[in-house]
Amino acid sequence: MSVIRVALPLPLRQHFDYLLSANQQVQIGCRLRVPFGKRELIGIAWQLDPADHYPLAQLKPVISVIDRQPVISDTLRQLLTFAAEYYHHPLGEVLTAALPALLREGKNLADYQQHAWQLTPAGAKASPADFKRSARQLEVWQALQQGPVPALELQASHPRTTVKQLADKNLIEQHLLPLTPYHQRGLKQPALQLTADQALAVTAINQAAERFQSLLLEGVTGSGKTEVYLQAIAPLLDAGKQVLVIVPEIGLTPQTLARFQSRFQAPVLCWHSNLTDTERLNCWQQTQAGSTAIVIGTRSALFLPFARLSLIIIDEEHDQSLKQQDGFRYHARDLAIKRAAIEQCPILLGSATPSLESLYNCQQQRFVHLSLQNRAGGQAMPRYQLVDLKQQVLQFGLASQTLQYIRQQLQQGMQVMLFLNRRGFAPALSCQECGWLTECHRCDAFTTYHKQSRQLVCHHCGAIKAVPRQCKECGSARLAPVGQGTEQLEENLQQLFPDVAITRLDRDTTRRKGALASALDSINQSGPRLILGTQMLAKGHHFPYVTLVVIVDVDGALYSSDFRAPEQLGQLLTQVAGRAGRGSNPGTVLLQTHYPEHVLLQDIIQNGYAAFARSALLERQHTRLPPYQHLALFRAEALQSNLCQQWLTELAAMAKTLPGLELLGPLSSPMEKRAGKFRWQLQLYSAQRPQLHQALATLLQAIQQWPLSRQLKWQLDVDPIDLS
DNA sequence: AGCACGCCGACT
DNA sequence: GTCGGCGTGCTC
Repeated sequence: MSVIRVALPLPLRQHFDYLLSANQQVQIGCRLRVPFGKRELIGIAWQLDPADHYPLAQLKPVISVIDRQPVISDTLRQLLTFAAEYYHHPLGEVLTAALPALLREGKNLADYQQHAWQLTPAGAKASPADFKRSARQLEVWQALQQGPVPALELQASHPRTTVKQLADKNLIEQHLLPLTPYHQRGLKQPALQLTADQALAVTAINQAAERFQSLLLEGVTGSGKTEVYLQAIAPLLDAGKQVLVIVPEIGLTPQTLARFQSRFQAPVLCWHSNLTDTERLNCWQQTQAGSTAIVIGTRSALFLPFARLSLIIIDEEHDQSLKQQDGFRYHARDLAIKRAAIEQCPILLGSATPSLESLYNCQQQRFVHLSLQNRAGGQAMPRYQLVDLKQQVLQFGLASQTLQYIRQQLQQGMQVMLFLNRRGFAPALSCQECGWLTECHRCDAFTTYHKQSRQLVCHHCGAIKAVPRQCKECGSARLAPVGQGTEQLEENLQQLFPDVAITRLDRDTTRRKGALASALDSINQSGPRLILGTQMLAKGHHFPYVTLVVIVDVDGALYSSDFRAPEQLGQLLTQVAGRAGRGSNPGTVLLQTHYPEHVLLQDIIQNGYAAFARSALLERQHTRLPPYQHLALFRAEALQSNLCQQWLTELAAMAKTLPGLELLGPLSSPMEKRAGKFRWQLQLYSAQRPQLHQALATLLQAIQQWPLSRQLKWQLDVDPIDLS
């Protein structure tokens, strides 16, 4: 008889101990089925015979051991333990983030072994002429000419229906794929010629092999970061090693995925939230077996069980979506660095606009700094130009100077991109008589008018209402939109340029599956075109014919209370600007503003992001903000505002007694009421990470004792990015 | 988180 | 008389 400490999928900051009989062989990291109250749970064997175990007499026996081999390796267990401690989050929930659903449910791994497609004898006899009617079927058939292809890999590059059609014709069939390390070596497509900067970067990355080293690749947009990734990876694959590539949102970067798949012979899998449970488990198994060489995935790919991980790449490392915004609030970049340290492999962070945290780490010599200063094709960087909106007569929110530029570019057959970070037709409807504005009942916000769907939508809680016929205050029927969103801008542009094709890219136009891809396709056709959209435009895409970018309204970001706002504005402007002038024409970026003299704008446009970021970092140092101090944030949410305040006041009182903390708050969140709940926060700053960590542990201990804690929703966010 | 217990209000 | 609301407590 021995005692086994088990990690269970519960939101509790504690372990549970069970009895293990002598005939129950178990390795740490295996799944166990255990009794828990009236229920049965699947947990992970975490520690054998803990010294401080629960009284023996009160232990229940383990029901059964599910795995013979651990599903959580030693290195992964170290990572998860670290994550739970660092983010002060219940281990069980950390574990839930790290395990595919089918494993959490206790499914048997052997039942989900991956299949591969191969040609049937009939398929082998077929000839290209048999596929005259279907180019897609021909592609699949050709892909299988060299031999079997794993089902996942085939489905990643070919539509599932095509595969099914061939199977129905009995030309291809599936067989069980043994899980063995991949054997493919070499390139499918030759590597590109590197610039001197790129070659230096590749060398530096390769020199860091087989030991822990963080490298920051700061490369201006269009400088060819992806080619650096590809060439840094190549020798690793020839040695049979594995590489993890983390990207912010996989749906936005189909080209990146395609480039990896078409470069290497070795298999490339992707990992994201749209996979089915079975696809996930297959990917997980192939990662564990080493039968995939590269995984390109979103943040949770970080927890995949790589057998031979030799490099981690974080693309767009500044991107906010690398931080999980609910539940277990981890930052994929930061945990990936920890993973690299545990696995003793290098990690490469890439961005045109690195986070201040990463730049700070370079200054501290913790990261190696690599830079690509020139665009790979030798194109000039786009020029910024401020358009002063003061005392201007605007036409649909556009200055005459702006319109002139747009017209000029269109006449030359080029494309123009307009960035407006506000979807919908107008941010509100207003009564012309009394000034009343349509607002959300559940949030401190106005409701956005969507003309096409004839709705008022709250962009904060999702509530949808019909458009009122008259004012709720005075009964007037004279309601008119105020302000401008992308939907309206599209309509206006159509009026101004009736003969020009317009593509609008925002959440509303790309909701439909495949809509984004087809919009991107049409943008990639040459010919005059207006492209307008939100945030989406800033991420990843190449727009080869865009020579002019108009930022319709930069002012919103200039006077924000969030200390990260300048950094984010700098990143956004630079990323959006990077979409211009990738072809043979240099680009121009027009910034429409009422504050052309604003230091922030001047700094970004005159000095560029790199210099701007360094002065922003200096500012952080003077104001003692992250990364110069560490920050943790407690949030409280309740139906009554005063409950939040009371709870946070108590928390603040206790925090004041702890050493090395500076408090800010309790403060109401930037939007106090949201979705019917009131939200408040308390910010804790500390110069020493260990002191902050200790304080959080003490506070959490106390919080769990307070009766008041049960009457509201609270959460802790370590290293928060979003202060709302 | 689930699930039970427990104590008060409107219903077949 | 019950059904069921959600406050409180517990799970090795």
